[in-house]
Amino acid sequence: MSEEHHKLESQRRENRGQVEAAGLYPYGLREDGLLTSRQVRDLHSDEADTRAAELTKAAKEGGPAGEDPRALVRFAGRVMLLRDNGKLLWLTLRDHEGDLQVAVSQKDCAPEGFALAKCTDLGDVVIAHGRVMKTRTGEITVWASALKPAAKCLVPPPEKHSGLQDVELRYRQRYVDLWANPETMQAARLRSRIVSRVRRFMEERGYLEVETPMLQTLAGGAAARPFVTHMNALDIKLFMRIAPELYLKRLLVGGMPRVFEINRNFRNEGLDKQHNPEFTMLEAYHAFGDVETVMELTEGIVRDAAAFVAGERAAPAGHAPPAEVVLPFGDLSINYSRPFDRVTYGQLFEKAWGFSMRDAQQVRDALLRLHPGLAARVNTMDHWLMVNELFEEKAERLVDPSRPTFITDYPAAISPLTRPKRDDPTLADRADLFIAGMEVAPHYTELNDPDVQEAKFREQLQGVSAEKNAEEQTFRTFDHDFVRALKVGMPPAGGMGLGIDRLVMLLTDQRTIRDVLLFPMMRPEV
RNA sequence: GAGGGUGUAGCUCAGUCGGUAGAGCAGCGGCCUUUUAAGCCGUAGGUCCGGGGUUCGAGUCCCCGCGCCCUCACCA
Repeated sequence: MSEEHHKLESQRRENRGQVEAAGLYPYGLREDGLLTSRQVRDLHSDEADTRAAELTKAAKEGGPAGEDPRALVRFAGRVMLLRDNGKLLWLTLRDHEGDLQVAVSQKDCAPEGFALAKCTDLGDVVIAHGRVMKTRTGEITVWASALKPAAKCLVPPPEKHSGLQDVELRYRQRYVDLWANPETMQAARLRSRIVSRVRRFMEERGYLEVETPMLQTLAGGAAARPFVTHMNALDIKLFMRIAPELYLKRLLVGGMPRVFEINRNFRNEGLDKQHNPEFTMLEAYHAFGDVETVMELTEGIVRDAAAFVAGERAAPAGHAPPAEVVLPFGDLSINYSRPFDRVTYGQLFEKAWGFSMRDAQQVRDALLRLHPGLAARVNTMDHWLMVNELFEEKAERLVDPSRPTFITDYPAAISPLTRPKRDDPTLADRADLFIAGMEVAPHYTELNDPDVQEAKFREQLQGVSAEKNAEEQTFRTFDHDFVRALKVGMPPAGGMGLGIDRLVMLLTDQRTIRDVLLFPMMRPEV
């Protein structure tokens, strides 16, 4: 079974044989009562060290042997550094919280433990039992009375000073990156705690967390290309969901007043710094609310999460928390304490182009100047499509990236699934939150008139068949059950979707989505 | 999709004008009971991403391909 191994691996296999030869099982056994490196550090006491020294001295002079006052601990970690002085070995072990030194001396450690230390390789996981003390040079150290194997590392570890630098290897072998580069572990833990914090924020405001299908017979709720799969038992085509929206709304129909889901969506599209094919979204619906209700919700979530991260950073205890929460993102300093800016789509448009988005003639002329090639089509093109073209060209960029900003009052024509404003049906009750140029969260007053919804579905289908894309036709389907649900009656509601990955990027100053995902999508290895 | 960068030992990286493939760390053999990237002595380690070309000679120059990173575009 064993083929040829790399030389360095073979040597490690031989060392594993030596562990067995010492009568130990290289892959370890259950160990209760383990402390983390931080807990061990906290248990150290200078006073205990002093008393221990006095006891030793007294014992030498023939006095009674007292109980060692220093804490006795069990600690497990991966061997990061190993200094072999012959009869005394120094091991630097690392766990998820940090590094801790362990000393294994021939005199004080059980013989199997000393033998183990002698054949340990960098990267092995070991368990140390011992007293917490401080060395002459002031380093908190576990002076081992026993050392046990927990796992053999057969693979040569990364270079000990620089860690694992190769970006591709870091993503592909996250299991190495996590222990070789402590920042990676920190980032992963911070993400987890941010998500947990967001969850608690929602729950405290009466939102019920639910889980809705990820395998769907129709991939609705957003305009995106889905992943297609097949279910054997029923012999049907299934789609990975692109959004949970239509299911969450069904729950409002059923009478749930406030619901949210934090989970994965799948979109069969390109990869870049802001897009991974599977990504995590918080989607929330608030019955008897509207777009304003959920804008306030998002602002609260983002501010709370930012304050949490800022608090984590201002680690030194005793310092008063800063009056304002300001977090860096690249060159930007983003202030999350101030009320988020608001600007209407129309205002931004006018600021960018110098005329109203309702001025059909000027819109057409400007678009022609921008894209002369469109001359033939410009007379038949929808006015609002042209407006949006111009908007994306110049207006979006006018938003100050360092100020979280809601863009409100989008044209209804480009927001097909949103309820038009009561006082101006050409505008939609929709607002998008932008931070640092990233679209972080859209907000809507949800459509709940079944007849309008049905018409929109139909319109969308026609829009697709009008284009030549036959493939799209196969997954843009009319969701009859959703219309049926609306016929039963869905209360008016506000809904929003917050990109969790992007939120974490912003709060943790990571420029690429891959650095906030533990296992980003990668091309398969050859 | 276009442009730029990059690929050398297990890891991190040098490699000049085209002239025998290098360092540090890790490894291996020794010595060492207070080290801190431990130290000292000795030693081994290469498909220079792949293929083709130019040349007496290619890690280096040229062409094709592949992976990864960055920028832009597209898609949403």
